[in-house]
Amino acid sequence: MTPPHYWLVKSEPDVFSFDDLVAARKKGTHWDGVRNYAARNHLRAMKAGDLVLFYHSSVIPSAVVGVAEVSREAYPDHTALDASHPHFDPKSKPDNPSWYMVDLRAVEPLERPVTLDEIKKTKGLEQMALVRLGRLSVQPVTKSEYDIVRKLAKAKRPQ
DNA sequence: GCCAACGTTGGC
DNA sequence: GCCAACGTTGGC
Repeated sequence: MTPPHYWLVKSEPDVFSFDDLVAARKKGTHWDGVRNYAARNHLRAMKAGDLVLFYHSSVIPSAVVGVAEVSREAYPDHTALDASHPHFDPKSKPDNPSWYMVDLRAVEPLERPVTLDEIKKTKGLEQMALVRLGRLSVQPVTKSEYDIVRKLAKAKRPQ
């Protein structure tokens, strides 16, 4: 594996927005609650220092709004082990956890949000998991896709 | 709020 | 191990 790798995570800004991550700047946050195996596998593949596109879902317009970095690599998601927690999963055991989380820290907001609509229309981004596998909440992003999104954010809004 | 896509569960 | 039913995500 040749660092850094690039990723994208989704969050509903009503629940946890990029601004919330910025507000927690020093400390960052536990990216907990992921309960999907494909997403879990991506979490476990993250390395400290990997860059993460932060995407706001379920808002209009949904868009990539910022960049975060992995500040701590995957470790067991304790909310899955806590029976009183809404994310509790009885199948996850302390000695063999099913679910993992990483810590994320804000790096910088994008110059402007890059919307899903724009991503769909941009050459080179057609293969993004965001477009092809709509529901995946943690996804790998290629360097070229990452670079294109950063470039879009620096360019003027289309039309 | 609707509904398509798709992951998960459970009956067989 | 198949597949129908069900639940959830997330765009619109």
